[in-house]
Amino acid sequence: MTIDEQFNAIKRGTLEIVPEAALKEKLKKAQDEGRPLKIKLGLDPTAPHIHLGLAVVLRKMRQFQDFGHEVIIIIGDFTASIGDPSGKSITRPQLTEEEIKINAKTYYDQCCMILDPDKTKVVFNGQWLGELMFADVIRIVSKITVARILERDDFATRLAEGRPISMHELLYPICQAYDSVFLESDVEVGGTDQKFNILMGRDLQTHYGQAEQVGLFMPILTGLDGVQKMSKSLNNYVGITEPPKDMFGKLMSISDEMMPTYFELCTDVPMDEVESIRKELADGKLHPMDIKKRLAREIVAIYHSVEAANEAQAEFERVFSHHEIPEDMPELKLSAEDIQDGKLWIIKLLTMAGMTPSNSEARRLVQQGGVTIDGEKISDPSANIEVKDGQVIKAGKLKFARIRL
RNA sequence: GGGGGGAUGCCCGAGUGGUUAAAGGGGGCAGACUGUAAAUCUGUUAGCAAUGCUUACACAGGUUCAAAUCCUGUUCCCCCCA
Repeated sequence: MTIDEQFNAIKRGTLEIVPEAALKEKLKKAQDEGRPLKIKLGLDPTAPHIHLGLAVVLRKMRQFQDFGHEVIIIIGDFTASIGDPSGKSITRPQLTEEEIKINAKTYYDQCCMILDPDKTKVVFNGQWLGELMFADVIRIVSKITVARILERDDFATRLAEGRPISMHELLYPICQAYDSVFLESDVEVGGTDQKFNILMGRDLQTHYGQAEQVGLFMPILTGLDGVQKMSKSLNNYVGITEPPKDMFGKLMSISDEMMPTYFELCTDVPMDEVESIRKELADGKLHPMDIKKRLAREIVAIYHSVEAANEAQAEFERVFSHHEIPEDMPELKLSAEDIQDGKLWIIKLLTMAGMTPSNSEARRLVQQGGVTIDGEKISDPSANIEVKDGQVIKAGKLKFARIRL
């Protein structure tokens, strides 16, 4: 592959490369000198389940690896004790050392589903940030002005709205920037929410006489709700370790408008094909549902297999298109003492099956007509159900359970 | 160091002694409609075998027949002056 071809492949899906010319030069220089570029990614070890949003960034890193470069993942164990204020309006809770270790391990395992483990180095920024003396910190911090830090939108907004900003939060971007200095990174990849931090790395590297890293910004993937960014806490995510069936189902629930974006950022479908899909969707030549199934299959195949993707689709069609019951579902084992005269209160049944978190919730669900047993609607919250082995309870659209005696 | 303002349910936010499990909005959930879409409409959104009971308006006490609402102390936050 020529440098231009590499560059264009890398450019796919990116929102911005700062600056583009520098990336091309670095790629060329690396090739000429036979020296891999250091591609840096900082991970905040708070949420140990990687979802498609983060996968967008990781997949970009993987591309660099395929071109022979080295990925360095920084587990921000030190910075996690600060809590990155990026896009957050509140200060994050602090993690214990133990939690960070466990999360980092989980992160690494999951990253390897996307990255090439042989070209991936994992480091903890506590290794160097934790070693700094206060005098060192002062020296680093003195290179950055308050005005420069306050340029950051998040800080500016909070300041203007009278919400609190702690001193240690102001130090966060500088810590991240110092990571780049310490590692002498060539490229830092991140979501657009990382823009300030990554550009700060460029600033600081200059102060240390280093070549500035290139900032490569990926869009923030919108979550399943179609509004907010994909995140675990908003429960609008697809985890890369989720079973094929769940992945498929979740992906089918995205809105039509998001499909092209998902194709671009989450699959390897060539861009000209994505473009033609976009066009044909707009012209009404393609049925959105068929394309969405294709999208779901493509993504499931990346994290599982083509066969698993096909099975997931078959299951989806069985349950939702033909309204049949799923092939397998959780089972609820009932013992003799749970049952009186062969009967069990519907509310108890739902809560025991873990389908509702409380009896009150179960009561509501029944009253709203969301519960069926073997296809028969139960709408009386005081109903006693004659339980039989193999009965299927359905609560809401998605939850099924089979009774076992 | 001085002065002022604030903390309400998942989130935002109204409420300044008694029909307040707490208006309104957002989000979630369910139902209708569908393509499990999206949009829209309707209902619902503390717990409890339940025409009632228990818990709940930062935390701990107090006043009162009655407190989110009044008083005292504590914690946290914001603004202004220095």
